[in-house]
Amino acid sequence: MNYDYDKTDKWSILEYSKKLLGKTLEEAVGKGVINPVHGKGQLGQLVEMYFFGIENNNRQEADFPEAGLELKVTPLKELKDRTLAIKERLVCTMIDFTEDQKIPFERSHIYLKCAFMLIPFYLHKEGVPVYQLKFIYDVLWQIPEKDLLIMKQDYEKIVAKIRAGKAHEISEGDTTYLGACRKGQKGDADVYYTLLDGSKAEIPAPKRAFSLKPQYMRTILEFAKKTGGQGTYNTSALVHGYGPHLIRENDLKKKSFETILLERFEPFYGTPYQEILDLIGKEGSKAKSKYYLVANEILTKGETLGKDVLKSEEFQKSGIVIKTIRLTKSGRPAEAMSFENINYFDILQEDDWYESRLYDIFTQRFLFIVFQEDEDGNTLLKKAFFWTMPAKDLDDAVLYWSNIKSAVKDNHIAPEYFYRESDHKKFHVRPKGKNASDLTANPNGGFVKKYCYWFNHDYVRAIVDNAELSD
DNA sequence: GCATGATCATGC
DNA sequence: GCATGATCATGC
Repeated sequence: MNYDYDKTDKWSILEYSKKLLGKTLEEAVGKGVINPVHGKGQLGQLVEMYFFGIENNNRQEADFPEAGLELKVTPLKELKDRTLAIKERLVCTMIDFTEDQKIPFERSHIYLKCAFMLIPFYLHKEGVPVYQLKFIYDVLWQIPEKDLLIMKQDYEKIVAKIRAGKAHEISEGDTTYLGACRKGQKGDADVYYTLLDGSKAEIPAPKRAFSLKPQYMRTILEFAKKTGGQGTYNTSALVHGYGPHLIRENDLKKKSFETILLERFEPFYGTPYQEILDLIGKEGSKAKSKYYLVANEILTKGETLGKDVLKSEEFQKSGIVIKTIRLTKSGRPAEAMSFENINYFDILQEDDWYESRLYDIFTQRFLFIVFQEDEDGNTLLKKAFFWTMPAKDLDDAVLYWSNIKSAVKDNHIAPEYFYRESDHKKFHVRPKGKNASDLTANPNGGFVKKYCYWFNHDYVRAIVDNAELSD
């Protein structure tokens, strides 16, 4: 094979890489070229070796060091409606708990490697050798300055936990764009690490890697789709192409992402719902989600963003989930908290908790907006805070997930087989449908009611109480 | 007061 | 027509 590109020039590498588009690796390099022994490896390594002619190495530097470009071969999956979606987070580089805490973001491996990435997207199919999977899009992505500001804050948050000897408490929900995901083989022992003062951390932590969160990857995929997969990058298009902005780049230089958003709620603390509407000059809604809608308005500073803050650039890229909590006079949540419906087909396919849908839902980053009813029947905005599920609760969530999985497998899709709220196990399962006759297909045949994931009242209360304490 | 099953307005 | 972000209605 003739490796016809200039290894010092990103644009040349991009042009060359487009030869992969619409083909499998085997088709691109010629049938029979790929050594079947190597064929068991990762597609990324095979592309490096056979398509680019680069020897594999384990150095923590970019794949094309002279061009400052990292190659990230990335899988897509096909949804039921045939659209292509991100299959998983993009794993960038392993976290070295001992060493990384000494390095500022600007000199970190993650920054030096991933500031410029060449991302060929391919369509994953179960059971097909990786070199027979087809490349669909090809993008050269430079992480925009504004995103780097947020990633720097993310990096510092992760590193701060390591420095405090709390690497075992790191969660993907801690951060906005850059995540610290679990990475390792099943059964890997937790690792010990050394703190800055030379002492050993008391509690070892599971191996983790820096990654770009699935939601962030989704926006790169959207960009790929928009440009027809004929990948190129354009920073201003990236910054302006994703809907309205919630935050100015300059503000991020002074304050954290969280602080900026939370400060928008503070002026309304203690203010009744109706008065908030008057202040921001909006009409109320009859929807059950009216408090959620008003929270959106506050977050967007009453600007005409459309109704949904989730359309803003930062929320698209971060995947932060806004949830409202309404407390009664006594301080108990008026309702338990519901999540999406259980996909009975998908959960049966899930073998690994860390790759399950529920894990993704529960490790999301939440922005909770708390309202409370007063003596006069008004509902006042009480406070807003960010939250992510602590590791110890995720340990309970595994059991919840297993229970649901086996109930579905045994064709026991009914409340008596699921966690009930009266079991007091933090989570439960309850119906969520249009009405009682709103059914969905049962993997075991026929149709069943729709059920969804819930947090118990008591669990929601504990979250709110905890947030009060940390003030 | 609480748990449980049922259901609603909205946006796309 | 369906997913989303929820609240309503009922019985103990």
